[in-house]
Amino acid sequence: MSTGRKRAASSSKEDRPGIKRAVKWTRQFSHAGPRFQPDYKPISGTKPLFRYAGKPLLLERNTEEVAVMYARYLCGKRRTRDIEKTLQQNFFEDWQKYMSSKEKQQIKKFELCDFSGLVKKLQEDKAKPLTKQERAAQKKKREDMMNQYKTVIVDGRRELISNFTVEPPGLYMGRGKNDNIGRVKPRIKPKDITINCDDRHIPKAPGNSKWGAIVHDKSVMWLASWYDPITKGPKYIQLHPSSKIKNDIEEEKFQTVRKLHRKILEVRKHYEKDLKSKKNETEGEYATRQIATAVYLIDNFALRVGNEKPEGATDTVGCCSLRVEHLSLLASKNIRLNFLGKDSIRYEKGHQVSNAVYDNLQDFTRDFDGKKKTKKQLLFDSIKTKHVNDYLYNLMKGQGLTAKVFRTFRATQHFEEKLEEYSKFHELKATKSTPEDDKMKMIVFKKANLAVAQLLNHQTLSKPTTKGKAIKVNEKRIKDAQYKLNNLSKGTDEHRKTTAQLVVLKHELDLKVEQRTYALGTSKTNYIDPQVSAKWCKKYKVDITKVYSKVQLGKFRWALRS
DNA sequence: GAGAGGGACTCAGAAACGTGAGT
DNA sequence: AACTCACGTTTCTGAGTCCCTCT
Repeated sequence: MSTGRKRAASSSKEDRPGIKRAVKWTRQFSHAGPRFQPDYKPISGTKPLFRYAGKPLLLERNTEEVAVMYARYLCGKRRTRDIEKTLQQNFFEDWQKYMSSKEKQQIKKFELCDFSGLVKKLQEDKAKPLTKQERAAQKKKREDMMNQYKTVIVDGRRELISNFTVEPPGLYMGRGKNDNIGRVKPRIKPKDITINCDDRHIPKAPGNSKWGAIVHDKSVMWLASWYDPITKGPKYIQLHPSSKIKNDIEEEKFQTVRKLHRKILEVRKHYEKDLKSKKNETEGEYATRQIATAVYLIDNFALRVGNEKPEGATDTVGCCSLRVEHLSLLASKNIRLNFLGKDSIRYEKGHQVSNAVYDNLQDFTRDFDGKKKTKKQLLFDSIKTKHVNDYLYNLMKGQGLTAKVFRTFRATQHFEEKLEEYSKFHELKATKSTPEDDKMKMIVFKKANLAVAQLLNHQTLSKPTTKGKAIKVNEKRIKDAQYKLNNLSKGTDEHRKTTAQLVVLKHELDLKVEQRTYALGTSKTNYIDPQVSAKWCKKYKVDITKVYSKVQLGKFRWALRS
């Protein structure tokens, strides 16, 4: 279905410098192509697991495959009832497309379908423990398969691929309240794939199949792509973050941040000037005032720019798509923002703003003609995100300043400040340390990381109960240490050691409690300049491998080679 | 030259996975 | 010594940003 899909011809036009638009590879781009999902293995046998209107019904292979997708959903975490209604409708509509004409005649109503037999079977299979040998064999098979697919040679350099397997068929779930929930994602086959490689190394399609298309596009870094009919967009097989190209781009990202850092006072002076309204303001000047106000919010509160979204998409917003209903104007130049952001994560925070910004926001609850807007109308009704980025482009010509750079800039700056503050507060030693000192250093790093996650509003909605348990364990340890301390005489080494342990335990507990609703990973992987971490690690004699995982070390190779 | 549409990339939380400490 | 369980890491794929082309 994606075969012959229109692709924009690559252009060598380079009016804006940077690696992003440059050629990504020149001579060699050779790889094995994507790995495909194994064929579906029916689970029913001769005895039907599915029932319709109370009667057992043996489903045909394709029909059962899709029924199992729904059964799998039933095995896991369920969505709320209002969303589940859409899920069931979409699923049933798509499921019918997979049924034989006979089945279509028989299975007419979702309400009469009974998936419990399939659910039970799935749960039983999952509970079956594997023997040691079976597990080892499985691992070996997996490793062999990975070795076959996991690398690509880019101009003579062997690089890792991040996702070399096409997505398995299944139900589209999405996040938040979305219209596509429960739709069936089809099985991706070789004929759906566009391969991108050099013209001397074309991977062989599996079996007798043929690729949908083969291109040799040097201006992109994807290895294969296919069309996703649900999101109506392309999906890609991409290079690993540890690859040279991705490393270069990552380095460039933080170079741009540093450029902004050097120019930030100038940039702020510029947009602060544009915040002021003029007498007999023209529509153009009014739009500029909206742009400046949006940039103020992006700079000060690290908001996303908030592009327009297609009709029917999940109702989430960013700065430019804020509506009147998302803003409360409070006393003493305080405002409150309350909206669903990316991934339907709620942003609900109060901020103090400058006089000019407060007045502008108040102004923007009315349109240019002074007519009061409804709750559902856009706050920044005269501008688009493109205008914000054009404005920023002109502030730092040719240096790659866009709205998202502010988020990275603010995150890194916040991290650096908090790291410094906590290091001083906890009197970290730059010398060889005791185990307690080492633990304290990790706490300081994590606390600074947490502060960034809070700034960027990286929340976790799922709070595993285990976290509550861990907190209880920690509390008990504190109690034990306290008890031990009470029975020790002051001035002894043991007393000193236990005191230090107690301090660490208390800080660990604080961190655990605060960390419960925040995910630290995204800010560490995407927003904090690794050079800042590296510098701190060096100063306090902390092994960098203690703060970054293997994948992160690969991604940040550009910053960590000393 | 503006706006629609779409393409390619980064960023996102949840789920799956692997590991290592405690028993 | 084996087992269990909580935790950190990796994988997965959805959801953004921003750019380019076309009209």
